[in-house]
Amino acid sequence: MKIENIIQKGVEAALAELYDFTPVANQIQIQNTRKDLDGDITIVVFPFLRVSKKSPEQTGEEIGIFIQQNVDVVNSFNVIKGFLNLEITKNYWIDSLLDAYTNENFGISSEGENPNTVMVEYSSPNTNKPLHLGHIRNNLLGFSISEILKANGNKVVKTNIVNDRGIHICKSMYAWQKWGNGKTPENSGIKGDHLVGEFYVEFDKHYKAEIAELVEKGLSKEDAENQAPSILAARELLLKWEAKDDETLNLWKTMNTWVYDGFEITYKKLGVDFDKIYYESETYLVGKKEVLRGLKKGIFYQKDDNSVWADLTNEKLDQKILLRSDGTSVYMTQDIGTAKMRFEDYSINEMIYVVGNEQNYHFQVLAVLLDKLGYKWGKDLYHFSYGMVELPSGKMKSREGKVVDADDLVEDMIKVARNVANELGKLESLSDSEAAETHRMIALGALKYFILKVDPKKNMLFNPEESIDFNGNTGPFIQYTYARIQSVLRKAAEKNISIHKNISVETISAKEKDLLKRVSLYPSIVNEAANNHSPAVIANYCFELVKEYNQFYHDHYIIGETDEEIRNLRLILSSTVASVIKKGMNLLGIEMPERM
RNA sequence: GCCUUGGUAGCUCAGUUGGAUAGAGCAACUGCCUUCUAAGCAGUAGGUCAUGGGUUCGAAUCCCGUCCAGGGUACCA
Repeated sequence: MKIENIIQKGVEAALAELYDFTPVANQIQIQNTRKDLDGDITIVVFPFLRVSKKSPEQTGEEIGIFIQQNVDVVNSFNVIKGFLNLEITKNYWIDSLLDAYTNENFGISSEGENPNTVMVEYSSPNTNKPLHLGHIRNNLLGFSISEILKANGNKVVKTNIVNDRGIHICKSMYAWQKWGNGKTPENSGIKGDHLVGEFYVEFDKHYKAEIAELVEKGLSKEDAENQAPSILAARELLLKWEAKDDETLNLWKTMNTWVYDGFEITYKKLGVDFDKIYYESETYLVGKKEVLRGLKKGIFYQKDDNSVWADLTNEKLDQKILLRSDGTSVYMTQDIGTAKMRFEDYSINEMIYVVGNEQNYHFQVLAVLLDKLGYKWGKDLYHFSYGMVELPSGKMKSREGKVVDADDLVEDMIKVARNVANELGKLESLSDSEAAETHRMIALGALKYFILKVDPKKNMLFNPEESIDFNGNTGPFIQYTYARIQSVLRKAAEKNISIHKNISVETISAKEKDLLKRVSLYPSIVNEAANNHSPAVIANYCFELVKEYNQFYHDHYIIGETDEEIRNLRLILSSTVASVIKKGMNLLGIEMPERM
């Protein structure tokens, strides 16, 4: 049983016995004792003063005596101000270590008879440009939260909605037709998604110039934006596309294929994957049908220009457009269709959308719309709303080419990792391919950790010049510690030192105990990460664990220890720490090298 | 304007449902490699938790006001 639960029961018994008092939920506050004080577990006694009618010190003393006498695992106690600090027996901690050491699934809840099916949508790229740093955050969060939910016993379906149609791709298509000169990934040597992205930027350049020209001629900005030749041409392409015009469809297919080939490479590099991919081109008609059904039922209304709207003023939201006056569908239309299809395809208990916080409003509206359309799961959808990645110069803008490109970033990171490794003279014993593989792991470890250690809800700053480091609170620091432990375990094996599970030591040192305690926290951390939808919880835990291990490593001999029992304990401890690091970092999608 | 999120060390970030003296990393300075990986360990310095009130045994955390910043706000996604 977890130590918190044991103590909880003990305090309940104490309160009943001493003060004839039954506490309500959360009245018993159990926390870890501050490091600079004696004890392991601390109980806050302030909430009980009302029933004890005594001073904090006296109350703590009374409860402490009771618990010491009645709870086996409590060795001793002390009271400081209003805090009752309990010291837990050495044997309890050793048992908890053995549990972690022997249990391969330590920290993983087994799936129940009927595990919850959670669908996680993430990535969801538009097919008009390559992935950038913002997408990286999305992909890493989506992948990680999926892994975390799995570890908590859920059945997870990772999904991706590829926004492969719409005005954005028409812009790239038009630009390619007009200024492309038959350029292809093959004849230009440019990765497909990057090539299409170039035309998106090209479009915007011309579009902006046209607007400026029209404004010069005296048009209002709004009119100019709507009358520029480029945008008219792109809109015409969209209409042709929806009318299934052959030439348009062919170009669309060709350019999308270029993009998918490019995305696949990037996804692979990032180590993310999907169980089911939906394409907007296959879902938007379902959405359109739903909107028309809603219109018929009188849930939505039509304006004179034929556009279809939802009036959400009763829900304290706005009027929302669902179909444009020319009949084409918008972003919301396809999301309705996609949701419908997903719930038909899978028996989903929980739907999570990993989408940036700039779309908070969109998902509030989507939930209401689905609800209005009669889907009972509509208002239960969960928008995993994460913050933006900002550059020192501000927000990234694809159209202006002001982005940190995902592929470039990964390549740069690998280069830096290689340079650092060479400077330090590491990896010299490895073959070239092994070394390259390790550089890749370290580079991605640095990048992934950097992004995932931040609270997802918050905006974060990425400074290309100085953000990625390999020392301190970083992925490589954690990987380094893992590799270090592996090295120790290898050396132990070389010396034919075997590990046995009968730990018998007189005492354990303070550092050893700190480490043990940290290890035993892991399962509840995995739980917390799922409840808070936060990979950052795992990242921060791993950092704390590793920091403590390095202190332990610095202060204690392991193989060099002459007392065989102590040496055995330290080997078990080291091995367990390594395995917890690996498990935890795996939940973040970060691999651990054996040497570095 | 309205809605919404945030403001913690020079910089990047932690800080559990309100708890003890607010923590890390980077950058700066100082020590520690003839014994298991120095991508490490230890130390120094750095704070009016934006700001003013309130709630209470106790507030970075909860409530109200103000300032500043990000995001959203009806035919972009």
